[in-house]
Amino acid sequence: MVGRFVHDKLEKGRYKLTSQRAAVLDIMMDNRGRHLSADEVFFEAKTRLPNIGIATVYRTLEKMASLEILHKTVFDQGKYRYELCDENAHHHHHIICLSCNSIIEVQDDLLNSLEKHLEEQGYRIIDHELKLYAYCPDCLQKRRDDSTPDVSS
Amino acid sequence: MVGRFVHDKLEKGRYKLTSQRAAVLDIMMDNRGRHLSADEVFFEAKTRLPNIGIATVYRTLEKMASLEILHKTVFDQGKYRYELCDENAHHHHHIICLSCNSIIEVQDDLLNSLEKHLEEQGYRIIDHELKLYAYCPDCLQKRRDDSTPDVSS
DNA sequence: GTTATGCTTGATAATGATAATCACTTATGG
DNA sequence: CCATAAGTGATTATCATTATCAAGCATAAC
Repeated sequence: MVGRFVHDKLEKGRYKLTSQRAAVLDIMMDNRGRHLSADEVFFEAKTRLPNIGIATVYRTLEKMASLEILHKTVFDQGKYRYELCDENAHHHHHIICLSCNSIIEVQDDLLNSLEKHLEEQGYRIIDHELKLYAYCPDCLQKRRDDSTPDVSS
Repeated sequence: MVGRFVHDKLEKGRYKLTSQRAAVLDIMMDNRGRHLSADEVFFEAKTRLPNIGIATVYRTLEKMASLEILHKTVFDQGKYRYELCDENAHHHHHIICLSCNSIIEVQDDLLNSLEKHLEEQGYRIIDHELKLYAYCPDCLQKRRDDSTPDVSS
């Protein structure tokens, strides 16, 4: 079910909530917190609306991003990923695990001091995007397990 | 002139410093601090080596990036940009002006506290990339000038 | 109810950046 | 000098995204 705030944003832009757009939005809401690429959305949309076209998915994602319903980012080479905008938590960062490629969100916003510093130098900071490349706890644990001599053999 | 550290890195990888590779490296060094795309490098390289092919430019940039001589990033949609790695200042961030699209480097590394926080949670942070979207002082000044009523008319 | 207007759609072609292929050249080590 | 491998330029292939276009539906006007 598409939320009220999405409805409002669509209406303000005089856009219709068609079944295709609803399907895409449902998919994004069902995958809250994940970062989907256009073809991943398309694949999932096909199971709900078999006749949907890839162009519609691209158009819908683009439109939702311009309405600030979705957030558009690029994590890997030349490929956009979209996630549902979180109404309250504007500024969040991402940890990209170098081993399993999972993307974890960080809610901490510890950049205020840096931004304040730069504002004093004459910049007006509008937004920021921080990507941390790391190994996540799971992968570190797995690596430790692998390197442990196998007792059973 | 290609620096010594580049030479060393190439030799360690058993790679030859051909005239094409030297040209690309010279271009990157002449544009220290700027962020060039493959076609910008290609265009400039053509003026020095008219016969150089675009494929060689791509291959060279890719190779230099894997040797950590160049740093590969994506600022705008689906297009890589390369800059010379600064030997001392590993971690620097970028301010991308939303008005003039200029890219300014920030040397301050105020992310240590955030990283320490995350390390305590079990992550091993390898690298980070911070992009700040802002209006630079120049553009803010220009905007102020524009909005000032024109006295002469 | 019918017609006109315009947004939306699906299929497909076009684009643009990058990667892969291939035949040819050049360097290097025995 | 020859053998092997690395490097090159031209070209093609690939892949994500965008543009085009005819057709499908709404809603508003008549």
